[in-house]
Amino acid sequence: MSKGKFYITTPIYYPSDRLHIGHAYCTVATDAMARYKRLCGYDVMFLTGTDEHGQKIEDKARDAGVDPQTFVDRIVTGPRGVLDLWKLMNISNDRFIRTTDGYHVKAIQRIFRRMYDNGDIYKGTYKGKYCKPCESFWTESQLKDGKCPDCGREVVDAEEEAYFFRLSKYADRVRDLLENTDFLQPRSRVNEMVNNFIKPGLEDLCVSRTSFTWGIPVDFDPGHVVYVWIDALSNYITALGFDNDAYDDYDKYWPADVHFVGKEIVRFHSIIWPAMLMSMGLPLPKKVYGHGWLNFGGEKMSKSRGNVVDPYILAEKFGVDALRFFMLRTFPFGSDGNFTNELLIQTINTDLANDLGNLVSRTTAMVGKYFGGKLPAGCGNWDEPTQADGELIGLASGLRGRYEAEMENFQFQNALEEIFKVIQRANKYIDENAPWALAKDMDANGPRLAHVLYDLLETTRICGILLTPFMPESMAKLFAQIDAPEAVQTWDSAAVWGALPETVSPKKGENLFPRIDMEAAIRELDAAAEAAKKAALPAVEIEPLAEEPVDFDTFCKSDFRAVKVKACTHVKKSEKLLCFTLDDGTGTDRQILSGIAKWYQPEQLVGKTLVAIVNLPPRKMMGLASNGMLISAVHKEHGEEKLDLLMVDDAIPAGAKLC
RNA sequence: CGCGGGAUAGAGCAGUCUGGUAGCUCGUCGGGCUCAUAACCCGGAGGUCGGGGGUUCAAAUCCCUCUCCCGCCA
Repeated sequence: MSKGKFYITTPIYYPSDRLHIGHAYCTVATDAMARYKRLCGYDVMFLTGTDEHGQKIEDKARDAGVDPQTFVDRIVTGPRGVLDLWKLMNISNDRFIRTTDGYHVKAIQRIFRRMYDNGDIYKGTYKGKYCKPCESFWTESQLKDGKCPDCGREVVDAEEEAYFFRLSKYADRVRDLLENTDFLQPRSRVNEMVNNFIKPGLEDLCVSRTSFTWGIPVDFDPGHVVYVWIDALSNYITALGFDNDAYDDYDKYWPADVHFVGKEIVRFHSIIWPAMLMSMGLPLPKKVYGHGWLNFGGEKMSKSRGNVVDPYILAEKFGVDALRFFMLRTFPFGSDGNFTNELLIQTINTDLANDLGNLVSRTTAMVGKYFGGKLPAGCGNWDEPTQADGELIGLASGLRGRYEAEMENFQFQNALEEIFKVIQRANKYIDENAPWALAKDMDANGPRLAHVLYDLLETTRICGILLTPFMPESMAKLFAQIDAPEAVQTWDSAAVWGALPETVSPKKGENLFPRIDMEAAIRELDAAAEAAKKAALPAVEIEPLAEEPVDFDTFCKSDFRAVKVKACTHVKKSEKLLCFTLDDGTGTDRQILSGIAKWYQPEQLVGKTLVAIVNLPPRKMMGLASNGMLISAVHKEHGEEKLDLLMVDDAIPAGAKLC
């Protein structure tokens, strides 16, 4: 029965922060592929997980005041964490690996020792420049303007004892693999790898660190922890039970049929990973596919730009299936895509609501309206097919083949395009046959009308099957509405026209994909983005301390006094200014204007004891004289200015000098 | 000369590998229909495929060159 095994993986994501739409994109693509292969009859193993070690997480945990394990646990298993996100997105992974899992840790230690024992890992000294945020070592020549060539930030000198992997030894074999096989796809990424990394010469790779501790210890050399690559890349085999007892299906599933990875980590999957496997004498994965990135509004998504798209918000707002569909329908998988909210909503409205949802809706409604919800026997056969019949049936019957060809090349966009061509043809078919006209004379046209509706149901059934990997929940609803039994929801039946029993009882149900009000939705999303941006700003932000010293004499010239508020009023026509009448102890009232109306009501300040500098030159504002300045404490909260007047004990007499 | 990607109708994109009537979605204009989620169907307008040069009977597609944009991501 089974066509064999299919092992597919996502990268393991780095849980130093919440995941964004880019991670969801890769995972949804992998999920669609896994579901597609299951549908075809493969025994699928779909693995995803998290890469939880490294300095960055160690640092972030320290900043958060927790130990690293607690920190990653929060992001991975906590509310709205990684696991929750995949649950929400309906990800059908068979296994989830965390590099902090005990079995993985032990396996990595064994793998490290294997490579040490066979001479491919050796101890040396690492001298170089280290970029902390990137966790990258660079040679002097790699630096750009003396800074990290990746992120442009400062690097520091670093030298330490470290273990190295003899990557150089495998350079020729890896180059051959890239250039002369279809191991790395899309093909355009091959030149990138060869030109950038192999031609300049592959250097041995530093695979242990002593400068931080949050990692897997090298068991035969305390003080060293395994540095990211061996730890992270090996997940693809440790999760199958390689060098550990937690699982036992390495022999069954390895080598992987494809690793889906983002283009930023193609290098590691197409050079380092094969070299590691070569070193261990293990089979190589069949393919690595480097997909593109989702940009937002034409720019790369980044925390600092504040344009990171949260998949949680979108999925909750528009539906998981709509979001899954959009990502794979709109962007060619191998290239970068430009995500915009407008495009998302437009795609949902056009494809899902207008074309597909509406097709199901009008078809099922007509079966109800004209035949009381049940088509007559014989509706599947038609002796004299019209040209329209032939076109629709031909298109729908051949759909599975065209779809399969695209799916096998990971061209989700094209596979979906094929489906929607058929859906559009079906909508046209309704127009051509004008069922409402046929229904006017049921005696004469009843059989013909029944046939037309049957053809439409058949078309939606076939499209529904092929859309299931992309939108599992919605297609289940679709099958319920057209009353398709499970036996005709299969891959095999997708290639058979007429599989749907004639006697089904379709029922018009809820709209599968409600239309979205573009303007209102955009407004809400913008507001949500604004709020998120604000929340992402530091809770409390203070002005940096002044670097320039002030000499003591200058400071002493400033005359600060305790003053008591005798009266306080709004300055007419001014939004900001309050006018204070103050007792400064001299017996003569002092008037000071202060731009703090935003934070205080005048009446609440009367009687308070404040602090003012009284020997500033007088200044006129809004026509009123201000003789000095009231002292306030200022800071920012979530980007918003906050101000508190300095108030001192009321027991302090007016005019008391501050020094 | 660092590397890579891109420049195609008002907008967003496909087509470029494997030269041969320039296509899709949205928008726009006009028409049709009323089963349906103000949805669906048909038709029109709108492009010298970034500029220049070359190869060819023929170039968006191959070659050279220039300009501009984007990215270089643990």
